[in-house]
Amino acid sequence: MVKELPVFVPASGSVDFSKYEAKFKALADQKRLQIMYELTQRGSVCVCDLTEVVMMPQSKLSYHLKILLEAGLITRETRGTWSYYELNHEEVNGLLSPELCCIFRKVDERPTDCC
Amino acid sequence: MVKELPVFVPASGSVDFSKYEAKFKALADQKRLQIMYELTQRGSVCVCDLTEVVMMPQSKLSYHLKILLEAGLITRETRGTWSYYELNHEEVNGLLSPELCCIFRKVDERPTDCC
DNA sequence: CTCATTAATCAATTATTTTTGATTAATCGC
DNA sequence: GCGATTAATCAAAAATAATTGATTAATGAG
Repeated sequence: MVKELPVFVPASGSVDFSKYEAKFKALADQKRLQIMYELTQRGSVCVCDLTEVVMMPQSKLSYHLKILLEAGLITRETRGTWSYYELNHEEVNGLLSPELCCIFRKVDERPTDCC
Repeated sequence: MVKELPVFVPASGSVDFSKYEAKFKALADQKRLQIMYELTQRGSVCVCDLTEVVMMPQSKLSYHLKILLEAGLITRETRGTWSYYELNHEEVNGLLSPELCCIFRKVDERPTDCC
């Protein structure tokens, strides 16, 4: 068997994948996906309520929220001593397929042909 | 300041995020994103040619190709002693936003309103 | 001011992933 | 068969990421 001619073209290197790496790293964790899901379904949720929902100690939850926040997938609003987090829908929609975005959409607001 | 009423609703737990975790883990690496990009632009490429393109030792490249393959993001076809890899466009399209899929589309085949 | 509550951060440990160089198995031409 | 080539796999080391429990800073109520 003969190998087809190599035709070496150097790597393009034109696209900067580092920003996507950070976003996919943030998505690459079941717990963080669940946090995003719960934020989607509940809207704005504060940390102390979220600990009960996802059953995580506070420091662990804060760690994962920070990763999602720095990736731009969620937003934070501080009210008094509470921090309320929300899903960043624009960012999620710009990253994930419509079918997947559908998971991160309130169950009662999904189109009928969805999921 | 008074906290708004908690309204505890237990976690839904209905969606299985483990399969997405594996796929996002595979995407969560600059080198693997670059490999995917090069496969997109070049079509079917064998490992020995790809080592030159992405400038990686063979065993390292095989490691990353395996992760992408097991996540279903690429496919393999063995011809003789060579392994040829290709992007799995259906899988990528089902996972990523149209804008992002655009990156993983041959430059000369992208729609004009794209990227 | 004092005390309680919230949530971020820190340092140390544990776990997971990646890299490296070597080995192995398979295929092919001679 | 023999030697060369390709690519997968392996085990050890290195690098990253996640978990844990404690501490800190900030807010607000009494």
